[in-house]
Amino acid sequence: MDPGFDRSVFTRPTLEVARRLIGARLVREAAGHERREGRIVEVEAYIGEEDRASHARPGRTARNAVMYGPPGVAYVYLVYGMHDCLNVVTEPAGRPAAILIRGLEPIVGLAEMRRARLVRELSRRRLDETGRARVVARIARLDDARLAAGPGAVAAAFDIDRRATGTDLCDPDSDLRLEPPSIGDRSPVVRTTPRIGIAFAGSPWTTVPWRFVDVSSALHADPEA
DNA sequence: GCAAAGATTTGCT
DNA sequence: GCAAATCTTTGCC
Repeated sequence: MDPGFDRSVFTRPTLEVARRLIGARLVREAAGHERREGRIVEVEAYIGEEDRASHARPGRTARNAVMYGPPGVAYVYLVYGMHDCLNVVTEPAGRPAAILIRGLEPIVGLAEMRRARLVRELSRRRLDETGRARVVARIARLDDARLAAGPGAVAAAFDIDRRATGTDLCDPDSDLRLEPPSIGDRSPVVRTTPRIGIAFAGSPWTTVPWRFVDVSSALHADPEA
């Protein structure tokens, strides 16, 4: 049996948890699918109702309720009407906070990830034969390292959607879960930056360095990372 | 009840 | 480098 992720970690301050998640593994074992495993290389923290970039900013609602619950649980939302995004709830119950998983380095089940990306892309859009062929070609060409680059791509590659909200990511029996880094994994080189796509939030939320990146990963080999 | 905007990705200008 | 695709959630009338 796999070890599972120590739940007590998630009650720690969210910024500390975010740093510790870099290098951890996300594991997917869905019935009828090849096992998928990725190394977390990019995350963002969203902390409290005071964080104007967080989904908790309006206070407790039907959508964000799970952020107020126990830590170590999945919160998955739909953004821009099309992309699902996976978060891990943090902080003790009652205080709404979560960490958005923005990027994975694919480790196991790359063919399954590529297939999942293709299936989701084809089902999401109405395409004629030419458009369909174009999508098939694009997904086939996609670099292995980019199969789970970006929060929408993480969810697509791992077959995650809003139904996964509430999943206990610390349970070793969960078909979607977190695991600590494997023995022999390289140590991540963590750099912080401001968060992405939250210009609407205003000061100081647009500039707080709450994005955590492993700059030694292939995903972030580019200077832009 | 309706209007507006969003924790993104892709493709084309 | 910009805009489209797409639909849920929230805020206001």
